[in-house]
Amino acid sequence: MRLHDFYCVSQLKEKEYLLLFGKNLRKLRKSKGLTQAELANDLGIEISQISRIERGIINTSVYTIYRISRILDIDVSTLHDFDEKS
Amino acid sequence: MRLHDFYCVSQLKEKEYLLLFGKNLRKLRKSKGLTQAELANDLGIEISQISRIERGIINTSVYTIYRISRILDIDVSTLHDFDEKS
DNA sequence: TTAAATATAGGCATATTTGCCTACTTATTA
DNA sequence: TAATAAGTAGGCAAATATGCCTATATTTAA
Repeated sequence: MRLHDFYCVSQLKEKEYLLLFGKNLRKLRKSKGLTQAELANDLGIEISQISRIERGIINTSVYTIYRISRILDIDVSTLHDFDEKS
Repeated sequence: MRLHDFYCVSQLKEKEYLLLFGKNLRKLRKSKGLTQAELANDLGIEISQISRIERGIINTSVYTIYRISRILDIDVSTLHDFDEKS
């Protein structure tokens, strides 16, 4: 816990953000008709990682996000574009 | 080195991508008239991290990217939106 | 309902990021 | 030029992500 943790700079806290991000990824992945295993295989990463990202457990990297967007054939912004209230 | 590293799924390799990403961040940060120290301070992260991100040394996280976009008052997609050829 | 497919949970070792620090280099400007 | 600001470099420890694995739960389809 550091000083910075006591106030909020951005609108969403890390946990909230990751949960929404993961939920959105799941929605997008399914809309493309892919299973976690298929996405993981195409990316060359572990299926357990996809699961963890979708459940908001981990804060994955910008390059992984980029690759996911390529596999799903969507713009990177689409992955970040979710309603912050839902 | 894993099997997957031998072929290319996305158009840009990690190193290339991170270099372009960092370069773009630097351009955007400067266009807002912020120094690395100011951005780091607003984010509550280390200035050395900003330096490493801008130089393409590290592959930072999705939540950090989100927070940066909030501080710079730009859309997350703007951070990812750079010409892949330059 | 049963079987198969899909997703979750978590352990453990390794790799990477991050915080914190000091020193050095490269602009900028007085 | 000299002084100050801005950015780079890297060491070290701690935190976190990832790969790899097995087991369990949940969902889907027969």
